[in-house]
Amino acid sequence: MTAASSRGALTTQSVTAAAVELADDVGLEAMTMRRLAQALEVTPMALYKHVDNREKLIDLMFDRLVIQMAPELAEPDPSSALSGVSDAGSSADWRDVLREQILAARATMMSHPWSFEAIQTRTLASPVVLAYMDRLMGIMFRGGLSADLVHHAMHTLSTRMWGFTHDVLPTPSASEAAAESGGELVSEDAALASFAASFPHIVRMAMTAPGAAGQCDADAEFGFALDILIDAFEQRRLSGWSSTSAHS
Amino acid sequence: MTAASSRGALTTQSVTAAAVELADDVGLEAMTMRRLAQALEVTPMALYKHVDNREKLIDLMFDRLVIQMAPELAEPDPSSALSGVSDAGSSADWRDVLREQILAARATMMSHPWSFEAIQTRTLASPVVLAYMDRLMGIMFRGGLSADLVHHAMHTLSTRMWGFTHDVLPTPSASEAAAESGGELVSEDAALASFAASFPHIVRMAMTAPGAAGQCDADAEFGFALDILIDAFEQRRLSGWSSTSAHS
DNA sequence: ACTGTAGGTGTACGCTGTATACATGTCAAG
DNA sequence: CTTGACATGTATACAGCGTACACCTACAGT
Repeated sequence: MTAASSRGALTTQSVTAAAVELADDVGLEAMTMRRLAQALEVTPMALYKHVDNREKLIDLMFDRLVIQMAPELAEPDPSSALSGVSDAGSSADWRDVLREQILAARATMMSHPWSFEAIQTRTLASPVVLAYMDRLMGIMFRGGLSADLVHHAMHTLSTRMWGFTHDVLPTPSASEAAAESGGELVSEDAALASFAASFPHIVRMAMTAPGAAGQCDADAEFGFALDILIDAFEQRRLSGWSSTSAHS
Repeated sequence: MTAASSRGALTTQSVTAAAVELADDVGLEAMTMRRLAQALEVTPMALYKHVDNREKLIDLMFDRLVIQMAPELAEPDPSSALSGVSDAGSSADWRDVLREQILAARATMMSHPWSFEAIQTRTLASPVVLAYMDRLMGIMFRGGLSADLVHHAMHTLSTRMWGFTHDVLPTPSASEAAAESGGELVSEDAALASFAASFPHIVRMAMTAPGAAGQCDADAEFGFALDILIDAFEQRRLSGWSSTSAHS
């Protein structure tokens, strides 16, 4: 009997879970492969049987957080919870749904402080993250926002609220995602179709919003957000706003 | 004649400058002490005569960027450019001044991509960063914003536009700053007074804004920003906004 | 019973930041 | 002019990192 077998078998899931726990305790930088192995009472190299490398592990850790924000994203089959969000009655204002969703995301990230650092260094959006963003866009589309506005809103929210700075649209990872969710070796067309099936709102936005298809103007996006904020400050200045008498 | 002397003497400045250049080329993570030493044609340990350690070097690198955003902050003597910003004629709308300033900051950061990663991992605000923030607050105070609103606005802007998540007010670093700018060993009162002299707007905000003296409610700050954005989206939805016909 | 494979171990390499001890060139005091 | 302190660069070394590679070993399927 090996040390590992006494503690139960390792899986990608269990390794990821242990990594999250360790990072919670000691921070992301101190979450080393060796320390993680030690926590699992296992040799460092054992981890690599379940995880490609440290960077990919951090990807998995973050995915885990995203799933915690929106558990229905765990489904590998996209057809189950098709256009997500327990938005059951359409009675709720889209703004409330969106706010609730983002505050929940924030709460999750706040309880895992390493996630802020992690998000900044991720370069590609994983399928899970794409699904999460698709869900956010779904909320806005159902609220009646144009693709153009959804596009800008996503940039504003993601760059600011999440720290995502990078592109959302079909990346290598997106094709991978499609390939995974689909069958084996599929044609590129089929991969794209699968992508569209999994992330309908992302595709809708990309197809409809001006400039979203090519690469979008990052400076314009930034200015969009900045003007919103500055205008809001001015408006509150004029109306004698005070935090103690905050409205709703 | 050593290899170093052929290339001119090392200084903290020259090391920092070389570090910035190297990070621009290869990224922050790949900017290792050894590579930096090699670029300077010097032994790795030579760097430590001019820089405490790698983390402090990154602090210096970032300070350098901040000074590039606002060159007058380079003055070690705060009395020279007292309440900063070439705001000469008070004719300009504070919003334009602020926007211009932030866009300049962004331009600087965009041309040094490592700065985004760097900013996230900094834990304390350096005197230079404090001075920069003080300047930003000065713009808002002169625009007529209340301390309360300045406080919220700074949180909104700094968390979102910069990524600052941490406290602004008297930190260990602040006391250091005061001690440096002052004389030798001074009393804590004197240090505080020096701080107030160097960063008048920060102190004004801290003394006046409700809750700013203690620790402020991070969740409330976040909600403040979030509501601004969501409300702005709704407003644009209702008015049929489109990015192609952007107003100013 | 045989064998392939999945999942562990052990060892080793190149890299990192940096502590410590040492050399040397410069400049001030005697 | 000598002397010695000091500032600055060097040399060596260590602990820790991610991970490639070779190996073992227990179980699954034929």
